Amino acid sequence: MRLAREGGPDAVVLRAASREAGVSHSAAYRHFADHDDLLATTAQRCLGAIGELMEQRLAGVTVADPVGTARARLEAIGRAYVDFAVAEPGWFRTAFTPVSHRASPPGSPDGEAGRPDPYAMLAARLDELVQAGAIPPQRRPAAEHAAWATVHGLASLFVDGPLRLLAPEARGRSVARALDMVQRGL
Amino acid sequence: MRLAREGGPDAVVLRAASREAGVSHSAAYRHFADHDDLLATTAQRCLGAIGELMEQRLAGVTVADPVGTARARLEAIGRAYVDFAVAEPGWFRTAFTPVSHRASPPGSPDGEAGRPDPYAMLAARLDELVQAGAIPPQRRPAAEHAAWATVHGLASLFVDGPLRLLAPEARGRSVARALDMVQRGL
DNA sequence: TGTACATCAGTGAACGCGCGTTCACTGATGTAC
DNA sequence: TGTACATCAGTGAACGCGCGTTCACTGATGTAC
Repeated sequence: MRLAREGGPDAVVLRAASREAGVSHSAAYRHFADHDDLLATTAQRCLGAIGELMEQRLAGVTVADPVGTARARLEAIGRAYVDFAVAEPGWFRTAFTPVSHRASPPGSPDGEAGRPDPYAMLAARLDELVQAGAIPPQRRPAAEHAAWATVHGLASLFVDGPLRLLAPEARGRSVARALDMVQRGL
Repeated sequence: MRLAREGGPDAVVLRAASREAGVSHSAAYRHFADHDDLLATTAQRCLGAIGELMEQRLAGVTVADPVGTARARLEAIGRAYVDFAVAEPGWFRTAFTPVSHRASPPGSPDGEAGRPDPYAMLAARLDELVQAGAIPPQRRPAAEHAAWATVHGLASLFVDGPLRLLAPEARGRSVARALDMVQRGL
């Protein structure tokens, strides 16, 4: 995680991880099947970290009328997603590194269950919006892809893309505008 | 470009490029200051390639009433962007690789001008929508970030992200839905 | 018209780096009888 | 209670790989006088 945080997915390598752990490089093979396994595990964890921030922010939303609450909660997780990417670009980029993940670690029971899944959280928010009457049911399908894309794109452009150098205030305005667009557009 | 196409930004290395050109590896330094320069130049070209597809698609839009035309043109470039990413994931990923690009190549006059800039093209479409009356002027600011983010996010999720395995038809539906959201939301 | 010189793309050997992966081994801890 | 054995994290040397970068050099082409 330390490697991912500072250098992104490319920095997540077995030798450096062993070094970081103060152990010889071959010891790493007691814990990970190979490099791919290490990377996949790290990516999984980074995704979980995004979900955790989203949950935290969700818990901080003050409840009002059903529609207002549902809207505020969608906005909260969307903002959390972007904030996470800006605060931890290395982790964010690692979370979305495509890996094969064929091999599992020697002993581990693949215990990444129970971690919050950002995608599932978004779907739950959209269901809530439908239930509150803010989105007509017939417009629900594929809505998560559209909403997710906006927020993910914003994050990507801030982290890797040409919006990297945007000042924090301008960034905040763009996020607000984009989330407003999503709410209206859905 | 061949390396980027097949292996993304990580595959764009001086030695492989020289090999591909049928030349010794040190010959590369006659054309690029260093590895970073090669990568920056390649990224620039990939971005240009996105712009080119957008221009092609733009030219194919049949003109109707002002609002309908402006809408169709925005949709055309958005779809081009996503289509490009899906068709050429290596190029797409390379286009958005952050590089320092401090050093310029020895001789070249940095002749990447004249290539279509996707961001500028998007801004032009939004201006057109305002002029046609489809978007109120006071909602114009920061609109390109929101629109761009949606399309860029969609592309990223299709290329690198969890939507990688989506079938073409489902992908098409998601694109349509997202572009609809953008049009309504703006 | 001829000659000395400059330019410049490409060569091939070399250096050092960090990586993934394998292998025979050690040493501590737990476990069966 | 004692002993033989299994388990398992960690060790250190080794192999091979591809990379970036430098350096003195070659050989063809153009250019100034």
